[in-house]
Amino acid sequence: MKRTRSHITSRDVALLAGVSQASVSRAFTPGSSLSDDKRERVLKAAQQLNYIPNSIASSLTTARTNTIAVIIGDTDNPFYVHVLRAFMATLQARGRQTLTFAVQPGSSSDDAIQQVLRYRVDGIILTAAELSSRVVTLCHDRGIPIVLFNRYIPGRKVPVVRCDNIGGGQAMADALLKAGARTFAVIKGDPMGTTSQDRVRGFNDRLFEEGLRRDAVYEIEGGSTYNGAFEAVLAAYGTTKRALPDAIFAVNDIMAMAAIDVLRHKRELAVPGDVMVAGFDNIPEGARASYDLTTLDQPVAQMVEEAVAMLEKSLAADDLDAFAEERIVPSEMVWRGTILRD
Amino acid sequence: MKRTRSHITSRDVALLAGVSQASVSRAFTPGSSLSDDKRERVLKAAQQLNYIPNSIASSLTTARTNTIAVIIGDTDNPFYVHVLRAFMATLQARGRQTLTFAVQPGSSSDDAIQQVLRYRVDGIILTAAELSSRVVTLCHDRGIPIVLFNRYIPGRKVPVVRCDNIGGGQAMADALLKAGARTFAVIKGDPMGTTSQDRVRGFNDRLFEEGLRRDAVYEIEGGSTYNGAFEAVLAAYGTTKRALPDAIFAVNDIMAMAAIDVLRHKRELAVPGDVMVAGFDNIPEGARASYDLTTLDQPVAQMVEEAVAMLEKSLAADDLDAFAEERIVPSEMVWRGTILRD
DNA sequence: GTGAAAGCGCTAACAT
DNA sequence: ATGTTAGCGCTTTCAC
Repeated sequence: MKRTRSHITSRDVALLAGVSQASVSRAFTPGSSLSDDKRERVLKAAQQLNYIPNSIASSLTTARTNTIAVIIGDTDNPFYVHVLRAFMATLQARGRQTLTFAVQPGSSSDDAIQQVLRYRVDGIILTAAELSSRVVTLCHDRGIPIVLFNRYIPGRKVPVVRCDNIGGGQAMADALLKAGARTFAVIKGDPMGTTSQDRVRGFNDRLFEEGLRRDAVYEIEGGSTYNGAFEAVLAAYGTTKRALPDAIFAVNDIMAMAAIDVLRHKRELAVPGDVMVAGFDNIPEGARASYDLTTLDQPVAQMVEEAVAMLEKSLAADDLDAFAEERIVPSEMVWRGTILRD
Repeated sequence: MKRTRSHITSRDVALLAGVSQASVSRAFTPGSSLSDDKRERVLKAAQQLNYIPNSIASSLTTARTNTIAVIIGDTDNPFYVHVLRAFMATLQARGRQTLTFAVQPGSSSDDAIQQVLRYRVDGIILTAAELSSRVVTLCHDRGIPIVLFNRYIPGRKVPVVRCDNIGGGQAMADALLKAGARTFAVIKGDPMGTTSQDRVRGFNDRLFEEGLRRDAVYEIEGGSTYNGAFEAVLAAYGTTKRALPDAIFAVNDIMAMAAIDVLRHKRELAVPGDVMVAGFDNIPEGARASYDLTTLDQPVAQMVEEAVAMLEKSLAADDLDAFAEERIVPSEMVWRGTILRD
């Protein structure tokens, strides 16, 4: 079948239905005034011609695309994949399109935003990716609201939904201390990411507050990925050279799972018997029987819901900066089998 | 800062650069004839004004959006999440935008396609979701190429890239037979999906060819998800009521992992000592030490690459049906630790 | 090589 | 309630 270059337009439908082109437009616009009789005739004609409104043309006049860009950095971390899925579902349920951008870890989101701006998306959601303050200004100048998810730009007022990472780190320190641990390893994630930094900070600070010596905590660079953490933990504890800590805290679940795999399968150690392990995020994968990971839950559904609500609010507003609120959601301990409990 | 309703347009740039609006357009169109002198002046003015071309307007005239819709059904299966990631990366690398659609499992993609058509995407990639033949026609009539990934519509000629699922099923039957298994369970996925059907068919047919009795294979509905398979396997083998098979073949890795978890952690059985387990897909999660799953590899990167290439070819062509080719990629055994081997 | 002018398909005043 | 009209910001002839 040859490709038909002439698409059916509202004009064709108008002609067939015997109404003006504007009436066709109205027939497809909920809430516009059009007699039921005419609306029906138009819809019938449209059906007959297989007419589908061209939202590109519509966007040109209305200056709204009904599309939200979701920019995601770390697709190697299942947590952010779950987050992406949640955003897609939530946005779709609200009748919006999702333009997805994956930015390479390490590289900044700035180029992606540039791309996104061409497409005149109505709003931007940014998760797990770097972003310069300059770009936020660029978006704001264009009236495009942007909501950060689990990221923030220190010293700038941008709408943000994030987990209480510092508080979470502290809670985990308390939990591990109570479980009897006195020596620790902490597996860090992206060195530039505020998320990892804050979790480590909360964890360490609480430990030192409780009187632990600085050398009671050994820090490992896990790179936020399973493989990165696996190699790093293997390098640190793959042999008996370095003394094992009582507990390992990984700033995300996927790295905690890597640590467990190294301990159990490379060293034949028992978790939590020989070493306790804890993560952060509460991804479904960590809940499975093979890991049964004790962790801190980030309420993804709620956070995503709030981020979208925040975006919608900005969308409706005239003054973007009025909504530069920061929503910090607490995390909650999920006790499972990788920490001893009496 | 107040939202500026008046965006910078090519007209503004033209004014500042002292050229015609058309020249601004040309300056941003590679390969168009414009003197270097003028192009430079335009670019400088554009920079100065923070001008970003409006691709909505451009799309209206060119009838191309440079956007590809990726429709994904089963986001519960990590395999398809990896596939989605691969598509996003590949498309982005080719300078295209990705409009992502997740359709609820069970519901048809038809509504999603309808949505997508409004946005005048240049092409559609469909993975792991139902699709009616009618809709394919709808797309073709509009000149929008569609490539199916690991799906096909029996009796219709649509461009498709898929794995040799029947052959894979056969190979797995051979492998398990050679490993000494004589009684089996097979965990099936989406009952309506050709992927699951074909894998089961290949597996069973080979078994029966080799003289096994029909009751040597016990079929379990796993619903394609971890949780679905976990519950189903628990129901079937959670107690000692039903005799264990020598081997379990799950039509995808995520269900195989669920089976392993039930066997090891609910029944304290050894895999592969007591029961062998095998999957299909070769997702990274299955390779980890906790599972070390023997499986069949689907070359995702290659398949995605080919699917996009196929789409690009259709995009460039006038006659869509000329490219209704079917690319069937073989899968390959990945021997790991959940099948006995001598 | 470059500008003027005519749309692309729709929405939003503005009339009636 | 409904038709007419004027754009939205670009690309693309068509002259020059």
